[in-house]
Amino acid sequence: MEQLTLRQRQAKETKKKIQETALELFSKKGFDRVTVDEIVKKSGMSKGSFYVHFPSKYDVFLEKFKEIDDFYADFFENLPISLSFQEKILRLIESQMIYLRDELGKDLMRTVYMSGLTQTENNFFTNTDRKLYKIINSIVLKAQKNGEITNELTSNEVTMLITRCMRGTLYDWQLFEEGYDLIEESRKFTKAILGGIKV
Amino acid sequence: MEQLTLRQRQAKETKKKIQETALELFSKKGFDRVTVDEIVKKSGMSKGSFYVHFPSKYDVFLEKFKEIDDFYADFFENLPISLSFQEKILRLIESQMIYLRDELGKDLMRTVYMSGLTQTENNFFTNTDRKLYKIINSIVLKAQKNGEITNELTSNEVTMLITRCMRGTLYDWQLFEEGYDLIEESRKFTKAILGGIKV
DNA sequence: CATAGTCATTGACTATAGTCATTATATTAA
DNA sequence: TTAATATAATGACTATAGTCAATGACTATG
Repeated sequence: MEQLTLRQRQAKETKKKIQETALELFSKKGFDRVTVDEIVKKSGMSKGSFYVHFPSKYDVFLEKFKEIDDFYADFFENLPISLSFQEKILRLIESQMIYLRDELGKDLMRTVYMSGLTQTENNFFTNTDRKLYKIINSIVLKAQKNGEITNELTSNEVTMLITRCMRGTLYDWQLFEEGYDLIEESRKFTKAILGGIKV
Repeated sequence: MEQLTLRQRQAKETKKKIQETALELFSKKGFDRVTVDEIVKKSGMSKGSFYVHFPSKYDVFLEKFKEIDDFYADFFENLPISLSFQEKILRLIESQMIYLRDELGKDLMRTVYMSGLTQTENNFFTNTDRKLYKIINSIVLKAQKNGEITNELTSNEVTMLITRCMRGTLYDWQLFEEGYDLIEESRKFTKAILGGIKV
């Protein structure tokens, strides 16, 4: 991230313009009702340009999903160290779900879950480096040392179960149109899982 | 299903021919590498015909998925009534996963999960009438009467948690390319959930 | 400051899922 | 048997995501 040349600044500007226009249209009409042609026309750019900056229509949306890492970082910094394992996980999951529901939205999450089924490489889930995974793993490790949860599973296995529990809850959010309370459902599911990994 | 007229028999034949050709091509080349044009050309039918018999390319595949109901019926009939709740659920999930892995295959399951995100109506998941849901619900109800599992959740809630657990496991199967042992992962996840809903 | 090279940009083009008005064929009624 | 009706089949057409060879504006070098 040195000094950018004029060209690089222009390219960055182009990308930004495309993304802003796209996100605006997505939120107004819904992802599926917006075409790439519409995006490039409205943003005054060309289709070729679109695909130089974004590998697919999904990716414009997905890029916004990356912001969630800031949320995680923020959450972890403000997490009281003294809480029990169960309390930490429940808080993490609850605030994450609220964030997903209110900040990112269902439509974006659908594309995230679609891309998980489509692009087998480079989707956000498989990248176990992502902040969420690290945070949960560190909480799990500490809880195992304290003897709060079972040692029959490795910390990675436990972390995987917890994140899988989130994915299941979020997938079902897409599945069941109405009467699905994301926060409530995630709490129920998480509690069940936590009950099963206690010592 | 009375006596079929000639026309109806012909139509049925057309549909069958299209589906057989499609399934053969899917299994040879993979769902994404087969085009509808290719299917109709090889089966000697027309594109219009394809869409008369199947609402979308997914649905050819999805129709095969319905066979799973026979598997469930079969399983339930042969389930010893004397087993514990935990044992019943573990057996159900294990044999289901083996069936999905070996009989239906990963590629078909991917389209099932895709269609769950795409078509919000009439996908197999939301139809809680499906046999799986009924079977689990009846097992849960009995276990709640016996006092084997908690009464803090309704039988519908418990059933939902258990099926969600399956969906989470199957979604992750798509997500993590290699080194993901579907049977083993489903057992771990199920055990954790079951541990959490015990009395 | 001229010139070669780089790389962002372009839009016509391709690939493919899905549509629909038309045609062909079987069924029913007379 | 013939005419009217119903429905299965057709394939040219549309919509839209994604490609790629050509263009020319910027950059680095002498």
